[in-house]
Amino acid sequence: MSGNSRFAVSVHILAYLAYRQGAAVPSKEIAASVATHPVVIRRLLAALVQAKLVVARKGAGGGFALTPAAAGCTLLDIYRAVEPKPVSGLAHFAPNHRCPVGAKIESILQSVFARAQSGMETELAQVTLAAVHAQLRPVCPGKK
Amino acid sequence: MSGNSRFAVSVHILAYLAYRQGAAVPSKEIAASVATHPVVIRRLLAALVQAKLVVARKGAGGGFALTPAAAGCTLLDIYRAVEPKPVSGLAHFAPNHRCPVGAKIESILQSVFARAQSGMETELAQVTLAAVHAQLRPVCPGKK
DNA sequence: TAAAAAGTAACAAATACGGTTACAAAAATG
DNA sequence: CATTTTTGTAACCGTATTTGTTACTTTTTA
Repeated sequence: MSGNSRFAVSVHILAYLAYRQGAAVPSKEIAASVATHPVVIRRLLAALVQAKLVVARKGAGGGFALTPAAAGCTLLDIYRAVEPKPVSGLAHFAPNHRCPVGAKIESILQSVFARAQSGMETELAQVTLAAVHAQLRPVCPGKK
Repeated sequence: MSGNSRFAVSVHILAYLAYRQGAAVPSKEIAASVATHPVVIRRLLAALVQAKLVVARKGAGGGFALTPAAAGCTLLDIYRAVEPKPVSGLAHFAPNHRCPVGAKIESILQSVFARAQSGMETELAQVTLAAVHAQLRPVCPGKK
């Protein structure tokens, strides 16, 4: 798996922002929850801003907050925002095309990987950020 | 993604053995089809032998061949044979448990990953090695 | 003007993986 | 019995990826 912690940390970030209910949250505070360096958080947030799940405000009192779009987003949206696109074809796999098997296996495997990926994405699409937030609610202040 | 080429190469290996119809195939020959080093092939075959999908015969005239069990196996069986078990929990993800979000997010993410993995495995379970072999048939000698 | 914070580049350390070499063990063959 | 072939492993190198960190610029607020 390529870096799978990108996705995990991103969900954590967005869950944290949901937990903070729209306040402008600086990367330093998020980093404390994730237990890593603020720059790591800002790197991932750059992708989430590009995907319009988060807005950033610079300067004193600034920070990050969820957009309205993020309220209804699924974990698949998050996955696609932060996970680098699977490069066309398989990594480190270049069989000998002069062998009959080597010549055909690559396209077969591509369709297999497409199926597997699609199975995974179907599951991620069924979990919303709101659902993750709801599982967090018991510890959420200001909600009864 | 951890090494996804382990799985891809393993499917290639087993497809090649199917293509060779039960003959004892040395790792050198398989390596030529995969375009890699024989030791890489033998390393993966060690896992496939352990999973009883392949038998190995040492010595001159030896090599590898599919077991009867391999005839009906699915790509999920191959995946499980060669893909290192997901280490309990997420790699490189150790949130701050003194933060209410950090304390809960890990178990939430674990169930998310379990779902995603299960979606992927469901797809892999629906593709048999025989089906891959069938897609290879047009180039397979000795079959009309 | 000063402080706070994002944005980003650059670099270090750790990790993982593929490829390679080397060698021991086993099995067939003459 | 000696030789050859081949598996089975261990060890190592180079590369790529990822995380963490430092440093600096830009923007915004007070």
